[in-house]
Amino acid sequence: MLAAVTDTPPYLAIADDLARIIARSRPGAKLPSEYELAQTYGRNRQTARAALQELERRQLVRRVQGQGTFVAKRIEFRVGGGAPPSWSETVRRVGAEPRVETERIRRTEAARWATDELQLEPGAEVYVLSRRRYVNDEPAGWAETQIVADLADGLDTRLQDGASLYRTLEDEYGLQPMRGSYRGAIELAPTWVARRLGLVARPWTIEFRSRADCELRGCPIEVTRGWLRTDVFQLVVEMNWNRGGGIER
Amino acid sequence: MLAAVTDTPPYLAIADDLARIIARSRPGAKLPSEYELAQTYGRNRQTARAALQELERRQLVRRVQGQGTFVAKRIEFRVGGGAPPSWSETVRRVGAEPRVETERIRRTEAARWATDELQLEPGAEVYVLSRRRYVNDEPAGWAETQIVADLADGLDTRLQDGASLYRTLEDEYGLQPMRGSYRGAIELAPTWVARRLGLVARPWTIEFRSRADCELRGCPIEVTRGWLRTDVFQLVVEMNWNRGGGIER
DNA sequence: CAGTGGTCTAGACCACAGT
DNA sequence: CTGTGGTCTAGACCACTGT
Repeated sequence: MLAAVTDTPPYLAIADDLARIIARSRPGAKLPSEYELAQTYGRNRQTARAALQELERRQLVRRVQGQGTFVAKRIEFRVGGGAPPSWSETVRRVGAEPRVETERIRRTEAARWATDELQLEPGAEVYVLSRRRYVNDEPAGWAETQIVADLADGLDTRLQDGASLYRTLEDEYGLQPMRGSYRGAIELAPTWVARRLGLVARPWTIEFRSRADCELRGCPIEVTRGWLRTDVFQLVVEMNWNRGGGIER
Repeated sequence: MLAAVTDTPPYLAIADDLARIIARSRPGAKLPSEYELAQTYGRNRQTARAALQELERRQLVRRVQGQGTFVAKRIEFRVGGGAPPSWSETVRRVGAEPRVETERIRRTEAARWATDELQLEPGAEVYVLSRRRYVNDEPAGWAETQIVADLADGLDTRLQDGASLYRTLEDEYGLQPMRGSYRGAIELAPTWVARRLGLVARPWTIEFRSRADCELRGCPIEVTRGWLRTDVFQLVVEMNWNRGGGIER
């Protein structure tokens, strides 16, 4: 008798089929719906659905209720010996369109962890700036930045919506923030972050915390805590050590 | 009329229930089977199954066909300003038991990419060493190391199974390998790596490539390419920049 | 062998987005 | 309104693991 040519289950066969199609498609392209797939492959809708879910697991597609399934492509987010590149630059480098949207900005007393990180006296004030980040108008991340209020008085009125924070700090306050520290890890986003991104399920994210200091005196300017969706960004870490033991930049 | 107290679907409610139980459990503990869950919650097996799959997606559990569903706990794999710590140390630090198993070792002509990376003449020879890594006897990773043959003549007979490569290089050959470079990214493992790990579905992994050099002269000793399961290890990157622009170690 | 997870079907209802 | 993905049920068979 003839051995089965393939022992891969139907849903995986469909997924692999689609994966080949995706490889030849442009990001954003629409894939057939669950119903269509079920019909063309002569399978139950649940089987077609399993195939699309497998592709979502592989992060080859993003699925949106009421809209459909779309080809996705992750953007490399490099962290290395030098300072991490600006987020906008990272996005633009691959030909996508970054957008930053200010959720709100307010002046308030610094929280405990922020006073430590920013080397402030207890009770000192900060601007708390929360921003959503979009790639091609798709929600891609959320972050909250705390800025030393004394260094940037009136920031809440001077920061234009969508403007670069760093450019504003430089142009309006003469500050030149340089990266002071960075920590990133792959984490499931908290529920409240998922909500802010317009998602129901908690997405996997690059959770990061960074601090920027003055260029010259080295005093802390701001700390940021944020989440970037891992189905939009791929974390890449790269390092080189010199013979002497230092890091090549 | 009464508003629905909860709009979270049953499978998520079950998953969240179990997540709370998991938080109080020890890694390796066995969870109820799909059938049991379906019964205790008065739901269909597929609903119970969806709950367990959600937990698998969150990497709170690992599921093995024919055995059951077990509480998982990821181990932080730190990459930072200093050299990445040894894999075994990383595992032992959290009280788990690391094991390295040599799949095979052979002497052969170096491949093109290896000659570049190791600064060898074309046609020079290397030892190719492939090893499986286990955590508590669970397959957790696979890696292939290419070692300059001239520096470690007879390595294939002198390297004991399960022994530390670095210790052997030091004790038997007087070499003191130091990290030269490291690159890591979150990638879906290739099918053949999945097979070597005894998995059917391609797992998400930390894919890395590293190079180690001599301590003094700085000549390359070995390059390694490997994959570590992200449901076992969590990639964490940490950096600090000094005022002067260097990296704190 | 019994117990476990893996897959499939047929049919149903719901939530959400765009027209 | 239609089309999309999200969820649920009832029932079935298979593949793998350990006893």
